[in-house]
Amino acid sequence: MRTTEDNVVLSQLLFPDVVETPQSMFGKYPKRELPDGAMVLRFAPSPTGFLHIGTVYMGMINTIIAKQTKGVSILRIEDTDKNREIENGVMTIVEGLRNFGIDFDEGMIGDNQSKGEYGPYIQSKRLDIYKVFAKDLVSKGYAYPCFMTEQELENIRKEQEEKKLRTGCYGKWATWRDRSLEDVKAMLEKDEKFVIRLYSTGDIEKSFNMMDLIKGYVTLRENDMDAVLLKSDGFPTYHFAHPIDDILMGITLVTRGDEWFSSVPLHVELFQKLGFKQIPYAHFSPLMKTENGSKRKLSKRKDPEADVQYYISKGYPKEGVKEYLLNIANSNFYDWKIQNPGKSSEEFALRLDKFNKAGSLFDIVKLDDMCKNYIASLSAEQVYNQALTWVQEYNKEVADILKENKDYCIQIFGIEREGPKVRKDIVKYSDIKEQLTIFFDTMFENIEYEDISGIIESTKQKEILEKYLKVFEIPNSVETWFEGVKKLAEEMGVKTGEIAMVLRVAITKKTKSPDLYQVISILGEDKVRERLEKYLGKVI
RNA sequence: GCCGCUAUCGUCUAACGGUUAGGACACAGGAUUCUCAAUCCUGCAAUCGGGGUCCGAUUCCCCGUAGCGGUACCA
Repeated sequence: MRTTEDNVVLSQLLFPDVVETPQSMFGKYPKRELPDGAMVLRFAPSPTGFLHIGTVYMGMINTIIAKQTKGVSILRIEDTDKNREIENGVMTIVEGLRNFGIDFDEGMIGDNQSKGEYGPYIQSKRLDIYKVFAKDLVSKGYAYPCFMTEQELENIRKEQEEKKLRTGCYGKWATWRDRSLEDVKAMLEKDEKFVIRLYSTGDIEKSFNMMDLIKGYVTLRENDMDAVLLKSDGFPTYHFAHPIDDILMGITLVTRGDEWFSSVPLHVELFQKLGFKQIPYAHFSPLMKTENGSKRKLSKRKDPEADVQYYISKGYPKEGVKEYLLNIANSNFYDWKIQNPGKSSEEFALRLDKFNKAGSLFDIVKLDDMCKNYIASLSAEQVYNQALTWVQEYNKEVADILKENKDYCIQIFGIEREGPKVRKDIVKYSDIKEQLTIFFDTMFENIEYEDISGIIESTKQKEILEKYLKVFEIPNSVETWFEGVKKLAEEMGVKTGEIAMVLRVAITKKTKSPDLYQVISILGEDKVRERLEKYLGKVI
C-alpha cells in the first residue's frame, strides 16, 4: 500500500519534467464568450485513410447544430494510435469534408495547420497536456503505474475466462494498483515498460442514471476497470484524451458514435476523478446495411459504399447525398424540404431526440430518389456547372464537349425543366452523357437505331417520313408543331402516336426520349432534316 | 459468457394511454401525354412473442426472442 505522500513522490518520479498543473492548463484557455444556448461541438475522427460516409454524416450534424445555436464547431483529429496511422489521413478528412461544404469554425485545416485558440487540435501534439493531468491523478492516488506485461495480461484473461468471470484489469486482478513505492521504484530503475492506469473506485454492482440526448434516460453500471490512461509509448488512450480535450476546448455537448456508449461509465468516473463537470453526451447510432438478412455496420473493408468516394465517383451530387443523410438523421427532413423548397438544408432544425436510437439502414434507392429530386430543383445552368465539375474529373471526353458547347448544353439541360412538371431523369452526373448523346454526332454515330419495324411496317414508316419531310418545319410552339403532326396523321389515316414514334426513332434512334419538339428545336432544322433523310435511306 | 441499448409496412419513420395505426421511398394497377420520365388517383403492406397494469396499451411494467454495440497499451 502507498500513503498519500508516497503518491506525490510517485507522481514526481513518473513525470519529473511536468511543471504545469491542471489549474495552470485551464488558465491557458479562457472561457468562451457565447450567447445563451450556444453549443460548442467537436467532431473528432481518426485518420484511417479514407472518408467514411459516417464521417460526412457526423461532421455535418455537428456543424449544423453549432451554426443553428450560434455556437462553435471544431474539427479535432484523434491520432493516438500510431499503429493505425496512415499517410495523408488528416488531409483526406479535412479536404473531404470541405469538399462537401462542411466547414468548421476551429480546428484542423491542413496536415499541420489549424485555426482557433484552443489547440493543438490534433492529439499527437497534445502529449504534454495529458501528462499534466496524469501526474495530477497519480499524486492523488487516482492513477498508478502498471508494469504487467502483455503475457501477464493474457494469462489473467485466460484465467478469468475459465472461471467465467468478467475479463479485464479490475479489483484484485489489477495487481499493481496497491503495490508499494519501493516495488515501483525497483521496476523504474530496471527501466521496465509501464502504463498509467486509472485507480477505479467504482462498484460494478451499483447502477446510476444518466441522460443521453439521443437515447434518453439510461441506466448504467458503475465502472470498476482500471483502464489504461497513458500507454507505454506516452500516448493517451481515447478514454483519457476525451475528457481532457473536451473540457479544455470548452465543449458543451459530446457527440460520438454508439460504439462509445458502453464506455460511458468509465468516462463518468474519469470526469469525476479529474474534477471536471460532466459534459452531456449524445450517442449516434451507426449507418447500417443488410447482408444475408442481418444488419451490420457499414464497414470500409467489406462495403465499397462506406467510402464517400464511391458516391462521388458514381456522380452523385454532394448536396443530394447530404440531404439523404439529413433525412436519415431526422426523417421529417424530406417533408420539411418539400414545404420549404427555397431554403438551404442547413436551415433545417435538427433535433437530437428525433434521431433513430437503433441503427438505420442505408438505402441507396432512397438516395437515388433524393438526388433525382435535388437535380430537378436546379436550373439548367446549375446542372451544367455541377456536371462540368464532375465530368472534368471523371469523364474527360464529355468534359470537352461541355466546355466547347456551353450554351448548347445548357439548352439541352433545360429540356422539360421549366414549369411545374420538371423532368426527373438525372440521378447522378454520370447520367448526363446519355442525355447528350442524341445532340452530338460524335456520340450519336456510335449508337444503333432501335428497331420498330415490329410495331410499324417499314413501308408505312417510309411513307410517313416522306410525307413529313415535305411539310417539315420548326414552328415556334409545341402546340403548332403538334397540330401539324396531328393534321398529317389525319390526312394519312394513321395514329398520331405512330408518326411521333417514327420521327422519334429517326431523330434520336431511341423509342424513348425527352419532349420531341424541344429536341427538334435544339437540334435545328438542318440537323433534323439530315437525320430524317438518313433514316429514310436506312428504312428502304 | 457478461454488460448495455434497441424493437411499428420491404426500407426510413409518425402517432398527450383513446387514430380506421399516418406519411415518404420502393412495388403493383389506373388516369394523362407524341414515347419515356414527370404528375394525379388507387392498391399492397406493420405495432417481435407471452404475460401483466388499466374501462382502454404501439405507448407503462415484467419475462422471453431477435438485432446492434461493448467487453484492448483501437478509435
